[in-house]
Amino acid sequence: MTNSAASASAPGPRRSEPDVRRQSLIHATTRVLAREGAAGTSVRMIAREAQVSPGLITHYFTGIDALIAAAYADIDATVTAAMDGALAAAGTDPRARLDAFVTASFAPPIADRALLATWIAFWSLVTAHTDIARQHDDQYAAFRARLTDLLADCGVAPARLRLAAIALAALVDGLWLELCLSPGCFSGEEASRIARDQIDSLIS
Amino acid sequence: MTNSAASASAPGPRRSEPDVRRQSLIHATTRVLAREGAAGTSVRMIAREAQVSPGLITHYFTGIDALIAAAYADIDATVTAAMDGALAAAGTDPRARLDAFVTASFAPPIADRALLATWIAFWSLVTAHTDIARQHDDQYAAFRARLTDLLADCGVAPARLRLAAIALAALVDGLWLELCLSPGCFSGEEASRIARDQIDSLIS
DNA sequence: AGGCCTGTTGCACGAACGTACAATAACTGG
DNA sequence: CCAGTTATTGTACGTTCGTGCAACAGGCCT
Repeated sequence: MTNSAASASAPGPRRSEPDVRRQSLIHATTRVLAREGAAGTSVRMIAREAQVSPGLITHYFTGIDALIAAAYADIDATVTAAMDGALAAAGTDPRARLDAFVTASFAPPIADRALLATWIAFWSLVTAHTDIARQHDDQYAAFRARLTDLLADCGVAPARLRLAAIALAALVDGLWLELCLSPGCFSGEEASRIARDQIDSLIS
Repeated sequence: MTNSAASASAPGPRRSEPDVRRQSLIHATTRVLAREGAAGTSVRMIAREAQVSPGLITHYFTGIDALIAAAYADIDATVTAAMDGALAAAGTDPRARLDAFVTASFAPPIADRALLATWIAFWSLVTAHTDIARQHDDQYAAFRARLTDLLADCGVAPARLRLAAIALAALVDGLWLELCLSPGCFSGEEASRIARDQIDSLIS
């Protein structure tokens, strides 16, 4: 990390590498979304959070919708990276890999309120913008494709593979959603157990 | 229905029963949310959709957040009513009632884009408003309680009942969400089949 | 050291926002 | 038929929105 925003106490404007600044704007967006919700998220709010001028956002993104889409893509990359890490740590046993997948889904950094807020803000754009809708379709298809591979390795019959992946994706998504939305209802461990039970019945 | 909005061609303002007008404002809200998305939904837009003056919304609701919350409660009532109808038509066999429940979840009027848009708009308020968060908790608890009863009638052991209800609720929610967001990915019939398969493994 | 490049600021602009409020018009009861 | 009630309108206000743009300033190269 080249420059730390908090460590610099200089009053004047600080120049950053374009990629670094761009990333800091994306992270500021997810923070504002988590704190204020989608309704309270604006260019000015994000700029204040990132401690930059509002005009800078226009300089990096064509509009606030593009910024939210970038934040969504960034979070998707974070989730994917966390998944890869969990799978790598799980070794080579197919069933262990599948268990690691669902366990990681209900633990930090994936089960996180800030992620959910960004997700919801993105969903709220799907209805109006067709390009956003396609981005969602693509990313969700990638999510299901990953599940399909894991299930195939566990010996699920090809004929049942498609619906099995849809089922597991829906269960994980539904559990993840409620876990973030109503944290007091059930725990991440309980969610993992539910998902593992369903996997048992899917691969039998 | 006392007065039909479409049949009257009179240019002047038309007075309505308060309850009727209130309901028409709520329905206009869901229509705008479905068409424009949460970002494009404003007091003026809703008023134009309902063919009334913007000031009237303030007269019936304390603010636009209250209106969205009312729209969410209204949709929840619609869903509950559709569920009751499906359950009544299913007869008394416990398993048939459970099947009717999931089948109804993935067919009109429940599997509907307008419902999803309202749902998402409501979710986007959960983060910022604690009273909205409690309304969500209450309504989702009622949803799970209904599932708990249906599962108990099917002979699910009391010890497993709580997690079974959470699991089925999450699966139905996840399937319903993706069915509305990406209609081309899988069909309502496939979603029903997935849910029935999971019920099979839950009650065994 | 000085000049170019560009990241960055700060503001200005028009539009749209949510809400308040007095005036108006449509029903109701006498 | 008239007065009272209230649903409804229309508008005005202050705020905030997203964006465009000219000026400023920090970093690199020669």
